[in-house]
Amino acid sequence: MEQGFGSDSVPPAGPIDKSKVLDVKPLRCLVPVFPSPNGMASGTTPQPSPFVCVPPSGPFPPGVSPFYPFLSPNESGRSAENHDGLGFGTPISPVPLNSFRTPTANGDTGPRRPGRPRGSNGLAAEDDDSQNHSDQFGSGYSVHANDVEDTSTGKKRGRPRKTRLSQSGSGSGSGSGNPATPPIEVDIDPLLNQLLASFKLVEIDQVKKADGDKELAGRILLVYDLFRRRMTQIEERRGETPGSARRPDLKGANLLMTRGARTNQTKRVGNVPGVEVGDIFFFRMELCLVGLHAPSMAGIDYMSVRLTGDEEPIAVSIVSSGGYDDEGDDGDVLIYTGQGGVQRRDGQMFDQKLERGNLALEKSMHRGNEVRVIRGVLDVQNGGRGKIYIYDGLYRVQESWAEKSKLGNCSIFRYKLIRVPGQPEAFTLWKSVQQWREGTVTRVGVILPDLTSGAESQPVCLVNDVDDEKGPAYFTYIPSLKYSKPFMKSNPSVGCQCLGGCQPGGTSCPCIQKNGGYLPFNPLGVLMSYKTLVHECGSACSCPPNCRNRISQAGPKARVEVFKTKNRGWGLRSWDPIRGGGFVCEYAGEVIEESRVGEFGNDGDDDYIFDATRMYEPLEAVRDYNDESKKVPYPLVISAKKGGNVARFMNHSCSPNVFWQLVVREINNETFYHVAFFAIRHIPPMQELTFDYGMVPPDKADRRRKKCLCGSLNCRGYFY
DNA sequence: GTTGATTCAACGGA
DNA sequence: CTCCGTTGAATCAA
Repeated sequence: MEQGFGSDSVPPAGPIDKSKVLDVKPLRCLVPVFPSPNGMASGTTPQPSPFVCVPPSGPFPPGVSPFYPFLSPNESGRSAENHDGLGFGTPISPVPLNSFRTPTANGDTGPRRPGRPRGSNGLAAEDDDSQNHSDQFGSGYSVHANDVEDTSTGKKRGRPRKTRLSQSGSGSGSGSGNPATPPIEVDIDPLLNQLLASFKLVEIDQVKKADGDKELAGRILLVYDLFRRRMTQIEERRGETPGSARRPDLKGANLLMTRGARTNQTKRVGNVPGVEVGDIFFFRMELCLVGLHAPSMAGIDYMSVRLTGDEEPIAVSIVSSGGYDDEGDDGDVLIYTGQGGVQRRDGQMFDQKLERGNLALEKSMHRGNEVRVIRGVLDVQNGGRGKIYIYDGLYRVQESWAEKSKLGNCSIFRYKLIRVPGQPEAFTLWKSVQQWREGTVTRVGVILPDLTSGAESQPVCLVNDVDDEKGPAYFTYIPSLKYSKPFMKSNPSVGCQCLGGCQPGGTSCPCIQKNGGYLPFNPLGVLMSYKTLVHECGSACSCPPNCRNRISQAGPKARVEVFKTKNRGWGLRSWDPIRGGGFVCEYAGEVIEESRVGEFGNDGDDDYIFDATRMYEPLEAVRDYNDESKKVPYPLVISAKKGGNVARFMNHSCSPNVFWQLVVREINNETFYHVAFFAIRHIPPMQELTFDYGMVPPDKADRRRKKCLCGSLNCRGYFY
């Protein structure tokens, strides 16, 4: 098998003798074992290194026992909140939702999702709104947002709201290339209901709504992101948008908020429970949902406080994102411009007034209270369109003054804010990454500038700023999955003719049809929703390599690096921020035939196994609720011990930030399955990337296992 | 309670 | 690629 990797192999000699540098005991998710009197390490061979690979397969200490939260009905209800920060421990109804309506106008036969018996959608009938939707033709979403709960009366009113995406009735608008697109009416309410129910966000009690925690904030942000992505995908499929902008970001957040799926609603000075310094956001509404910054557009958030009888406003948070001419490149200092002074309509300018946010900042300066600062930066991966918001922690207003604006010569207020010392790095880290990329500063601990030897389109740094270890054990870098033989011959299937790349709304594109009528990815490479199987374009397709339906075959999009962790061997992290659903990499390696799985996974000494047959809860939690096909675990087992890509360095965590998705591609009429990793949530730069290695079935629980060091509150205690 | 004004969005299109 | 116009939603203040 080794020969198969020859062409890609790292040469044993070079400027650096990698065969020596890399010839170190592999340390992937290892247990640090120190000499101990209680004999915990008695079964292991003594090693000169303090770190050795120990499968703690022996008898467990008292109190530690294996548990399978999603297999044991007795246990499953004990405390859903305890499982993991994202509620993946929550059992999910396997019943998917039929949220589609049959085309209502013209009676034409538009694109339909294959494999779906029409007319037998008993599921939709379970929904009380399955009737009387014919009047909902209009422009875009029809939101019937009725009250969720009137807190004063405590009773609910009205029927459940209906929210639809419906194509406008403009029959003339057939300018795009899909004239046959029928009216698509999608009721997204069931989708939202399902999401809210799955993540236990249906009835958030008033206490939690007022003051949250990390676990709740994480669930809310996750549901928002999943819902928003799905709405975007549905929106896209509608084809042309007759009105102009649709705003799934606003609509989605509004729906969550009116249903009470929000937290930290009470304004406060200082940090907000559940949001950590360095956390990133991609929409202003995300800041609202978790109570970090309440206004949907305004830059200054403030509240009234009573000070010796008088009530006065003080600022609690500000967003600095380029709307005004701020100066904040110094890192820990920010010169912030007051609000107002420009007429948004016509751009006319006038003097700013000492009122609202400006007055609040002034008062905050005198009072000396902490002010949260969110810094917005342009999303370079998105071509400068869109912004990323970084929570940069607490600042204090040091001084303020008025000056004349460059444009219009109007009076504006300025506030100098100083960052409170002792907080984790956030915005300055972004600046450091930028300098690494430019090469203007040298990083400490760099062992190799590119461990892939050019095999990937971007270099992958190997760094150790923790100890003296010079690198992981020798392996061959291969960027993709190697099959010794194809898993199956498929019937020749048609490729697409999308010369410019597959585009949403292209009803004639067979690749879109294979994916249930939707393109699975957005232009940024974001997986719009988890699916049992994603069909990417293959060799029979006419689309170019940068087609948006070829995401996982294009290699990592973010610039990742392999680094030495403090206590878990080598790990993987990214210089770039990765948004929720964003593609990370595929799992490269050697496909292990089923008959040989045992020798690798069970008795063998292979720490680099990926096993799709294990049980993975996160996949259920983020799955596509419209995907009605049965989830059939594909028996794909991969070893990356001898050869692999960056994915082999991803550690296990019981609260992971990455999940995997099965992807299929057809090359020369042969079917190949791949495993692609995507971000569960937004991941700030330099945060370790982890996924859940999965649970082995109880009958195979005698596999060797390792003590888990993920450190999450919901840690299972071990992994395989 | 309602309404209007204010506001460092987020798009798509030109 | 930058500019421009359109459509927005939370909150506050009246």
